[in-house]
Amino acid sequence: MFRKCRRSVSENHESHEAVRLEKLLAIEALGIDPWGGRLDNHQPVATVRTLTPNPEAPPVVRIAGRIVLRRVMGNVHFLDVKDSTGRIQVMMGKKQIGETGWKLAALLDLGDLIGIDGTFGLTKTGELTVFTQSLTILAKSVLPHPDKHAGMTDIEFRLRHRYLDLTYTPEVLERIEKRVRMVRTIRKYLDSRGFLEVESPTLHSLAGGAAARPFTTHHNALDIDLFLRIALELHLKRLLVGGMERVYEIGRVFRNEGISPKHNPEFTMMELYQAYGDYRAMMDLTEGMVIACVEELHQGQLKIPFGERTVDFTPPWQRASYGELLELHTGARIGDADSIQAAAARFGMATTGKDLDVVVQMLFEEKVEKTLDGPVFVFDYPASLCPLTKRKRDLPHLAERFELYVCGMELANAYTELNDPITQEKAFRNQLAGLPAEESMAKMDDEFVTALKYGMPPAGGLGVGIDRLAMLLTDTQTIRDVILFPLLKPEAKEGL
RNA sequence: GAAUGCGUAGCUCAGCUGGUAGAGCAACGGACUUUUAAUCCGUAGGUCCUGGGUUCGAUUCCCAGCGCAUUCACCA
Repeated sequence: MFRKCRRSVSENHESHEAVRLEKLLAIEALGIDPWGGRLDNHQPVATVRTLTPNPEAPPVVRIAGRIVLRRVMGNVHFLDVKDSTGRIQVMMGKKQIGETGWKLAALLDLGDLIGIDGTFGLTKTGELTVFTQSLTILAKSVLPHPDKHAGMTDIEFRLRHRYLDLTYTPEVLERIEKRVRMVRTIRKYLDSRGFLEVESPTLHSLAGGAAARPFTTHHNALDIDLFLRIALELHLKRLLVGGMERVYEIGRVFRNEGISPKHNPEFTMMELYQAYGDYRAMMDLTEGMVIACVEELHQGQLKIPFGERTVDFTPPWQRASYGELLELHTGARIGDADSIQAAAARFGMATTGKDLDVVVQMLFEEKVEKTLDGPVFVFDYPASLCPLTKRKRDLPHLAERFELYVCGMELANAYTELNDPITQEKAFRNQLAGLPAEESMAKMDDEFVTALKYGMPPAGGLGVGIDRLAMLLTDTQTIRDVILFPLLKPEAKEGL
């Protein structure tokens, strides 16, 4: 019998679900499949809304979408139906949709997907409306949907139910659409300049090309441990050896490190390599490509908002050397041990057991990066930090590398690529003191060195963090909001 | 990894110095043929994140755990 006792959340949840499951059975009892099927020739709601109402000859329309609002008044129902392009009011009158249709209408809930055949016009109060002649149910929603006005505000709930978030928080889809357009713009920009888009392996036997900790996995049949890639670099350069002179890849990389508003364990990287180019060529290309994206997303405007600030992408962008910035903000000079020690001491940084260039990089990250509102190209990095980069011919302690900073974010990273296998092999072996091995870029990759020995053309290389660029161009403060399914810890199981 | 904050109905949120919980929307029953968050009458819905402790009594106080957020640290 019914015991008035403690009831679990899930049981209560089921009571909502149970009501809808009963409606599902009732729909089936009408001889109607509540899960619908193919529906041809329906029009986007946004298109329907542009039609001209004409009471004499009302346009005939067919739409499909989700019920997001429902006003039931006796023998007339008003629904708001939403598809990916917009919302529109739908009127259903008992007389017009037939006996079975009316029974079905009574069994509809917020969240159901329906198709409507009808005519387009205005109600007495002037609202654009589809007047139903025939109702089709396309999918029954058996769980209750979020509040029809308040929507969803709990961030965790939204992330764990991104599919609902997409429907009930309009900015989610807008932002993702902008990201898609941005990536499309990048592809168009590169394709039109003769770059070939390729796909390189995600499973690596050695996780090289960047300074980051990798995820590990295992291949059973071969019984070998593998890493998920942390960068695209080493395979794309092999393609340069193979004669592909302009290549790029837009793909997911994985880094086994912390999660923050700027970091997701998997993120999307664009890397490109251009034979016979160098890092100066990469600056021009970066500037042009990013500007193309800014214009695409901001109707040609180059001054765009980001948080409290306005970022001005009008070219040419500032170009400042690493060494100058470092000296300006810290007094330290690359290669000058005394000045570096003095600066570190002044800022209270421990330097014992650390390579001088590691200290320099600490100083730069701590004291200079924050000041880089940008867009600014910072160029010529200490060579020991860049084992895959060609050194400057006249200043061999510097590497031909730049990073693009905007709003304190590192957006792009580019190099004149090292194509000398002997120097490359040495650089791989040169572990810097003060950096854990797995966080160093210097990891011996014999197969890669072998490839270089067959001859790689001099080249410029560029890496762009797609998620960060999307954040910047959509004025989004957390990376989660430009990624559809950011990583979350699994929810705790109930009843354990 | 650290500090701080949060976790109450399907959703959005109240809940005072401790006395076992409320609203709006959603749901269910009823009225209503042009509503715009429709309205009106009625009903039901809760292991107050989890587990301990203090107490006559804990959603409330204490401890631990889980999840999320913010800031910091590391990384892009």
